[in-house]
Amino acid sequence: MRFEAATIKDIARSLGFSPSTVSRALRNCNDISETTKQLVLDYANKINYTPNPIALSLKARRSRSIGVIVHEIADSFFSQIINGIECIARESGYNVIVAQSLGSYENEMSITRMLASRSIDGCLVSLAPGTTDISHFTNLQERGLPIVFFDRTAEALSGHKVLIDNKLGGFKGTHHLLKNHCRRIAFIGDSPHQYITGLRLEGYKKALSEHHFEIDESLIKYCPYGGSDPYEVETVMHQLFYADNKPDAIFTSTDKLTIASMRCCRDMKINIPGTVALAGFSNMDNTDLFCPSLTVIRQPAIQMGKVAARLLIKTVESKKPLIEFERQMLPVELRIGDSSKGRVHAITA
Amino acid sequence: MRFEAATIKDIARSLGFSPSTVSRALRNCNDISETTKQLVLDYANKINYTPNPIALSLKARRSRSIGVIVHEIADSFFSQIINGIECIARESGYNVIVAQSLGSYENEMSITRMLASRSIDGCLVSLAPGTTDISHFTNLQERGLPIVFFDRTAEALSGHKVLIDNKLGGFKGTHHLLKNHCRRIAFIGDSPHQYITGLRLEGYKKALSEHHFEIDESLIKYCPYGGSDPYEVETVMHQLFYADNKPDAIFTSTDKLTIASMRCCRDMKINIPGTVALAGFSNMDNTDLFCPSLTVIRQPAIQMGKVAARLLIKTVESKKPLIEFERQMLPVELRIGDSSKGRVHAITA
DNA sequence: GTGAAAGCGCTAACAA
DNA sequence: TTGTTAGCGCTTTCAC
Repeated sequence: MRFEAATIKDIARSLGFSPSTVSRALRNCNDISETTKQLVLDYANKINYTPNPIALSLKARRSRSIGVIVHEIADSFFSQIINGIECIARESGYNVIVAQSLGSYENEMSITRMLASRSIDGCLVSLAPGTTDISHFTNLQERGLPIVFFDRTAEALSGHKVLIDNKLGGFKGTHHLLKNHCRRIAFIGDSPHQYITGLRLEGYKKALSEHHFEIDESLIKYCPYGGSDPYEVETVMHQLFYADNKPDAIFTSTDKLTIASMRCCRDMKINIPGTVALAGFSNMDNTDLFCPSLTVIRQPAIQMGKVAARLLIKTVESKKPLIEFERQMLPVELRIGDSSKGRVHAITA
Repeated sequence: MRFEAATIKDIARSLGFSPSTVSRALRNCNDISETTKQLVLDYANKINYTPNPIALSLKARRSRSIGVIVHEIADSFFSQIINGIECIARESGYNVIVAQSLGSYENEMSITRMLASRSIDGCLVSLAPGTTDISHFTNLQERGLPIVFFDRTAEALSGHKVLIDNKLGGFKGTHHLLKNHCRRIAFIGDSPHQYITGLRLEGYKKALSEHHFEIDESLIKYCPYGGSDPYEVETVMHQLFYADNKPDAIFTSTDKLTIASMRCCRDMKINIPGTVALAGFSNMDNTDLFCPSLTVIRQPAIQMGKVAARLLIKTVESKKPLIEFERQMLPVELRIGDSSKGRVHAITA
């Protein structure tokens, strides 16, 4: 199956002009006679001519497409991000090429190689959970490919970054639970090596300190696979709830963990919020319809995608090489549901 | 910011060969001496040479990328579809360009124009809700672009199609409600012009007939904007529940409508499933955590994406023009939750 | 105002 | 085995 389309040459031949004249007419140069121009335009229109973007790309040395690498496309947060990116990209005449690392560092490497061999003008990246070696990105950056990192970044990475205030997110959630009279709040994070997990934990600790609670390290748990492996959440929950000193609240640092913890509680017949209050990061829609409705820390994902895409396109289109890297910080939102009511009931009862 | 990379010419110059020799060495042709080959490969490796895919595309007249047009990326069903497409595409060495029509026919047109001007080898399409004129697609098909339609197709479209058995989906959901002793089941669909809505409605009617219930047209309602406009669902619900003869169950034909109906019931203080049972199409994850857990008809979205992508790539890579169009039908799944318990309680009580 | 020619990076037919 | 040449579709000097 081949897709043959008319070229400038075809038009030139049919009309008896040279290719360059046709090219000029099509691009509305002013050193061309009105009659020729009209002739060419009419004919081009008639045969439904569209320029070959590949040829344009080869000539212009840019493809007008940008890559997006995320952990998984079918994830509420990432799909919202892609949504935002696509809006801005299309507005600016760029195509968006999506790729998912699906949790594997190897995938991320091969995707990066595939995308970056110059078929994209720039790239938007959220690191795979397991990525610690970032040389495949720094290589590209050294070769001049603009990259904007969002959400899951690493401190060692240089480049534009778009983030929420992760520490504030951890703080807000924990603070909210404390205000609801929770006293033993467990923290469940994904990998302790994740940069943003560390920040969210810092926020958690800050909230505890401000309320003059001591930090109990036995309440801080990690799920290195981020909850993709259901057993790891289960294990953590067992550790927490078959201990002597059980938590009366859980704060989870990612979407997957929030949902998994909720499911675990249901399976273990732990009542939310009666026995344990729950709050955590999540960008799922409709968590207000959950049973109980969830208290979540929500990232402005579509907005993040838009900001990141604008930043990338600005960089791509800028003539001068960039020296300073921007770091955009977006607000986080606390959405209060019933899952975090915690000790309020116990106390008012 | 420009991204300069080494070319075959550069290597040729440095090593004192001709570009064609270098090209041959790099592509491991067998009519080249071992020594030259090694020399070239080593040097290419050293300078981190990667071929320019744009140039390759221009030469090969294909870009190794496929387009995907969906209504909205940040939607559970579509993001799962894209996930599946991406998996297969990457396996086969294709990039995936995503675009969202966001409900507008005009967007769909301009996206189609932008994508299709030969920068993609093929396209996967789910029609925008408002699309009735499909000439922008048939034009492309006539010009030879392979298109595979999935989910929201139109009868008038020719081309490969990947669908679930929509009628069976409508049947299964309705049948399930009937088995749970619901007797007045309302059907809420998106646009009556949508091909798949019609099919789902057929299934609904078939189930009613099989159970010897008459079809009450006053129980069949439509939301032309598919629930994007919250008021239209509200309006429909008011019509249904402020009537003399209220329904005791609702069957909804799309994800958005299912969720919106549930939310409406909550706002109108209509108890699910006590007062009204609810079942409907949805591909949201975690609807088992809803309050009550949802009974849903679920499409194998990731699988659909994979099947559609395989079909498209097969077509793209096939030499002969295609005459017969395949129509792949995938199974639907009924996931039973508490929302559809309906009259069971009333009767056993 | 228009045409000829070169070149973007690569491959392939043909020569040597 | 290697080099020369032409061409994919387009733009852009440089002549005329």
